[in-house]
Amino acid sequence: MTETRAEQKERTRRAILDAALDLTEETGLAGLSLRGVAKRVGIVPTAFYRHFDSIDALGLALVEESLVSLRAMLRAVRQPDGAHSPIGIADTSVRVLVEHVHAQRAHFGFLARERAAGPATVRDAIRREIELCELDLATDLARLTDARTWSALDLRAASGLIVTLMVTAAEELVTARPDQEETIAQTARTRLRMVLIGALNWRSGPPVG
Amino acid sequence: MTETRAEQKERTRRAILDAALDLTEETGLAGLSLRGVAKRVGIVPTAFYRHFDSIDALGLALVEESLVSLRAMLRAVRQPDGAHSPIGIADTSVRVLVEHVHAQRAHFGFLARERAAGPATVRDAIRREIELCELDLATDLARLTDARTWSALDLRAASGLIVTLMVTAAEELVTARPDQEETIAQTARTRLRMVLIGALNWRSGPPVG
DNA sequence: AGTTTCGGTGTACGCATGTTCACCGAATGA
DNA sequence: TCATTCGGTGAACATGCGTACACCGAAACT
Repeated sequence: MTETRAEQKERTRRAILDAALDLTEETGLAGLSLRGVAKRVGIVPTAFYRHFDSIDALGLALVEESLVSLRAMLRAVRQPDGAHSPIGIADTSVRVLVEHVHAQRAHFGFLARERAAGPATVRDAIRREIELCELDLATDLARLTDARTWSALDLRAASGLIVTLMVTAAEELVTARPDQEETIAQTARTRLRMVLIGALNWRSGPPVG
Repeated sequence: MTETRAEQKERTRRAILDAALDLTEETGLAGLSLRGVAKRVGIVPTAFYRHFDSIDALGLALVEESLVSLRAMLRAVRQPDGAHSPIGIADTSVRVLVEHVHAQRAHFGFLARERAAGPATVRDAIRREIELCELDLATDLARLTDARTWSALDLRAASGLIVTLMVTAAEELVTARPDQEETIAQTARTRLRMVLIGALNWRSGPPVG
């Protein structure tokens, strides 16, 4: 015997999750059908219940493992690694983003779709996670800026701007063909640099009005 | 008689479209059900066919009238009106955006959701419209910038950044409670100013590395 | 006044959905 | 070797779906 029963079971469970992620791409989480994933996996519909209690439980599992991928990326982005100039941090952040989205494309695609159009509870869970990221970034920025020219609202505006930029880059990456990845990364780097230049000159550069 | 038959018919048609926009908020366009719409409107399911050929025709109508609202807003944003400084243009652009999203909240909510998670054809139609907007903005920017320091890719990066910022503001507006509108508008203005400052100092300001 | 138009009704059909139940057969443990 | 566990099977259910059809009654037209 080359495969124990537990391994086989785990393989089927994984196949169900992958099939569901795949199908969700076209129908959304709400339109996911038990019979559809069963057919795709190659099992009879009822066999599904050997792995999940219900269709909702499947959805919950998808949300959870996608959020795990998201958190893993955020952790990696915040990992300091040598270069410490703003531009250096920006470039490595974009690189880490691209790598993670590439490696877990299905998860990030799922998050992008359900963030905007998923069931209310899912939508809120994803948005909460991203908002936490904005808050973290705002506190990071607070340490790097002058409190006399940076109000709390300014900090929130800047961190939200950067996070939005990153989320957009991720959405573009999951939508695009592989050969467009480099262009998207390049564009994201340029955007991030523009925003950083704007932030560094915030109320300290020449008048712009 | 206080209401002609044609008026009554138009009223029912409008009620169907409004009910559909409402229901779509929770289920997405793909999850829209004829019977659900009929129940909400207060007619029997089959009466629906006096107004639309099929459920798909309803979806098409929703997409079309939402895109009309989007184009109306874009036209209004590009309407020159007095103040011509970058900051002035930015502020009035945000104001126009807020007004239009407020007046057609259902349409912009629909566009935000279906852009990310709708059927492929709908998704593509909405994205094409937004990309056209980016291209227009890029040509506008081209006239305002120095070709020696601004490459074509830089122009695309900047216009995409601004459009993303506006789309995000619109998404926040349709999600938020009415009393949060002013805060969101304020934040959007700040973000737009930051980006403009970044753009104005692009490769002409002090070194930032 | 008589006829036509037409928005709304009620019934019916075929199909897909989530979930349940009793059952089978092979891997597992004693 | 025998008993048990358990992933997968097939039939059945109630429900919801989109759509077609014949029909009704009042507004609209002649």
